Amino acid sequence: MVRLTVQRQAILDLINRSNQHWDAEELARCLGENGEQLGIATVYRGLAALENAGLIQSIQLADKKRYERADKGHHDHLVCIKCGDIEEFCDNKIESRQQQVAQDRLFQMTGHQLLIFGVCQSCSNDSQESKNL
Amino acid sequence: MVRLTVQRQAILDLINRSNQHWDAEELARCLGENGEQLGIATVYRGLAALENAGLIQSIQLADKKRYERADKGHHDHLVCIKCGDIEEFCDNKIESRQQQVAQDRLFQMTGHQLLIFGVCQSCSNDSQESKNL
DNA sequence: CGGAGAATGATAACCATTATCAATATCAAC
DNA sequence: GTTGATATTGATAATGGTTATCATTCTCCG
Ligand SMILES: [Mn+2]
Ligand SMILES: [Mn+2]
Ligand SMILES: [Zn+2]
Ligand SMILES: [Zn+2]
Repeated sequence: MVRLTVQRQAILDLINRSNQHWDAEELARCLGENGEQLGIATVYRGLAALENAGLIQSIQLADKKRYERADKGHHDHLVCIKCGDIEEFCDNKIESRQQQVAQDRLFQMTGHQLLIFGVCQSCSNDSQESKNL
Repeated sequence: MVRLTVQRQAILDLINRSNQHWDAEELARCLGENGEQLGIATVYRGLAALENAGLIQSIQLADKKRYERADKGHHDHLVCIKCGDIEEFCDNKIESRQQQVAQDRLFQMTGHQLLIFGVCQSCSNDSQESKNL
């Protein structure tokens, strides 16, 4: 059981009341702007503790870890290589095929992460416009 | 077109003649032990250049990037959380569902990475044995 | 040959994250 | 409420993978 200190509660509340994928820095900055200033180390530790407890979840991007609400349940992500935007999806066929792949190899799956990279709709509209100048 | 210098050729040869997922450090060390000593910055730059040219491919793990032969074509990975071992697989159903997911969202997919985490067969055997002491 | 441009290598810088450690906070038992 | 064991905080140092810098060297082409 996590000790829900005021600091951790502040982190959890902010994440729960938003729909973003936060990194530690952004979270610390946003909390600071709202009068809840906490040390960056505390943010990192709090995030780890909350994730351990299953109260939040995370995705590991190339450069940093990003945290989001856990109440949405598991899903995977589309990451725009132009603007960094992150969209979500969950495909049951993909999920079950993964189970199958692991089972076939006697591999005890504990988790997975699927990232789809590309250009989001709004970014591909933008580049279409600039072509038509 | 990549300039295939002796340093880059050495990197490429080592990767092509093995079946591992190398990180930059391992590669530099192994090359050094075989009389092909090159600066670590050169290794990083060489790997990036070779990957750009499509001569090698990589996977981004949480802590570091790992490189492997490109002639195996695209595939995804099972990563053992006990021993770090990396197994490979390719599932056409998963691949095509990904295309579909992206298409449905008007997301122009350029690539993806699927990592399945868990305990490999040999590690789960090991922990079974230790239970039977 | 001569010179523009690219690559190399030693090393500094970067940046996300973790470790350290003294100061506080928390909680249970008295 | 006081006390003490234990956990958390926060400032800051350290870590580790990777990139930037820059002087030197290589390569290619005219
Ligand atoms: Mn998400
Ligand atoms: Mn592979
Ligand atoms: Zn975008
Ligand atoms: Zn293993």
